[in-house]
Amino acid sequence: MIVPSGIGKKRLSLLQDKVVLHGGRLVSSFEEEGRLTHVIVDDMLSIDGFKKYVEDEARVAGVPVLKTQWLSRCLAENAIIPLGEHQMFAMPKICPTVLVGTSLGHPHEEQTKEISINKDGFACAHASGMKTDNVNQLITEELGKLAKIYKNSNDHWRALTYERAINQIKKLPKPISSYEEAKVLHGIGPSLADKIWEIVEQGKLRKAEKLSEGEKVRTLELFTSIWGVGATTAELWYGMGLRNLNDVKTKAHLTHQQQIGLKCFDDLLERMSRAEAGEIAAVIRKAVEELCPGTQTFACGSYRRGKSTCGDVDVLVTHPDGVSHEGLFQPLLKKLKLSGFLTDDLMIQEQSTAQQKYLGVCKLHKENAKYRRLDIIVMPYGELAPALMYFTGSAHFNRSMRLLANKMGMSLSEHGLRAGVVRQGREKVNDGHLLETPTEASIFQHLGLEYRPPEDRDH
DNA sequence: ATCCAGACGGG
DNA sequence: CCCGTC
DNA sequence: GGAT
Ligand SMILES: O=c1ccn([C@H]2C[C@H](O)[C@@H](COP(=O)(O)OP(=O)(O)OP(=O)(O)O)O2)c(=O)[nH]1
Ligand SMILES: [Mg+2]
Repeated sequence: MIVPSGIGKKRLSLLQDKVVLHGGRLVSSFEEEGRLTHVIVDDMLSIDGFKKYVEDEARVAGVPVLKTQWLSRCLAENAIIPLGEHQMFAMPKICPTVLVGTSLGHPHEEQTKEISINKDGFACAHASGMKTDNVNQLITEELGKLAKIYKNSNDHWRALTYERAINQIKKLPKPISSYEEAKVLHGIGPSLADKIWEIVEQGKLRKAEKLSEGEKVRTLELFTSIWGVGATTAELWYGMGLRNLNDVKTKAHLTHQQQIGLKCFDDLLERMSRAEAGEIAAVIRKAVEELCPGTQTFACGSYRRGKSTCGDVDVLVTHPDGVSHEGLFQPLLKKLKLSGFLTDDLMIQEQSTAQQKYLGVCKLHKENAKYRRLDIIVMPYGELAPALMYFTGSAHFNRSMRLLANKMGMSLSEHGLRAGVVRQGREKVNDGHLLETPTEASIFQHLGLEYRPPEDRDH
């Protein structure tokens, strides 16, 4: 008998199917007396909840009550394995107080005053897993498919959950082999554990397979891979009956960005080698140096995190004297365009605003060079550290760190770290005051985190 | 029930 | 303002 | 979807 309380609907039916498949017999009511051999319950089911379900304890007298983990393992090994530690409660006994908990040793160095925030739930508090040893690649790939599908259809919170779960799984040193192992992880609930379980058992996700075949999903995927087209526009176009790039070119109203996106469509789908990213950054550095000696440039993004391929090149420009960065942008862009290096603009700073950002497309002067995305930001020297933090990422690392800052009554952006921020819900009521952040390390310090080099911020 | 990062440019 | 992007 |  499987007690359904706390076991997801889907997981329950999967377990039931499996039991039958393996020659087991499901008992669904207490009427079939004397034929009950094992009772399966969710790990978190309390003794009271259990008693309530069976109504009369005598009905299950002497029958072992086991965690779902026991059933999972029996099914995996195709044998009745020893009950041992899988026993939930031998019927006349009492319920163990806590079965799973976050009782791992907390090497906590919290400030003794104020409410301490447990940073274990924040990705920015942990090194990202090694790029080489993702032992759960199958799981992360399958979940990634669904994450992308949800993102493309504007269900971005669901997509966020999937991405967080994937990052969590990537850090694991050992393969996940059961529902229970997955469910314990922060950010993985019944639904995701369910899916992970299916991947482990079946080697794939039927839901992802089914959805990926659909015309809508495939079309949204195509449209959103155009630079400047997001889920909303893709859905709009799909609703208008557009189905391929030719439809889009001839029937849709295209922004300037989307026109460039289409022009460079194939090239921009690719990532470039780390070496090429270095060459592109060097072109900017040389031009900047010629225009204004002493100006500093940093290649950030995935390049600074040490990745072997880069989706684009992210260059941060600043000047140690604190003022020479002003007015540098226009001449720089002019120079790079004149040389034929910059081929198209995607976004240019409306001058006289704080942020100085350029997004565009460039091409090296080589045979068979491809169009590459290029991002340049010019920042005042006083904002160098927070700007480096921001532009180095990863995006998930930034979001995690900013969330932590938020929870601590602070606010982190590329411009600085502020304390004493007061919020009403999401709305800021008081901006608080700027903290001194001379280095990246100082930002970690303010947030009570151990410093992490760029390579370990790859979440 | 509410939050999930915070900022910028294009249109 | 909404959308898309970093 | 998940955590609080
Ligand atoms: O939503 C985002 C996207 C980016 N960034 C920051 C972190 C990121 O590292 C940097 C550069 O963005 P990019 O999109 O280039 O990411 P990347 O980390 O460089 O990866 P890729 O190799 O795909 O370019 O800007 C954010 O803070 N939030
Ligand atoms: Mg990048």
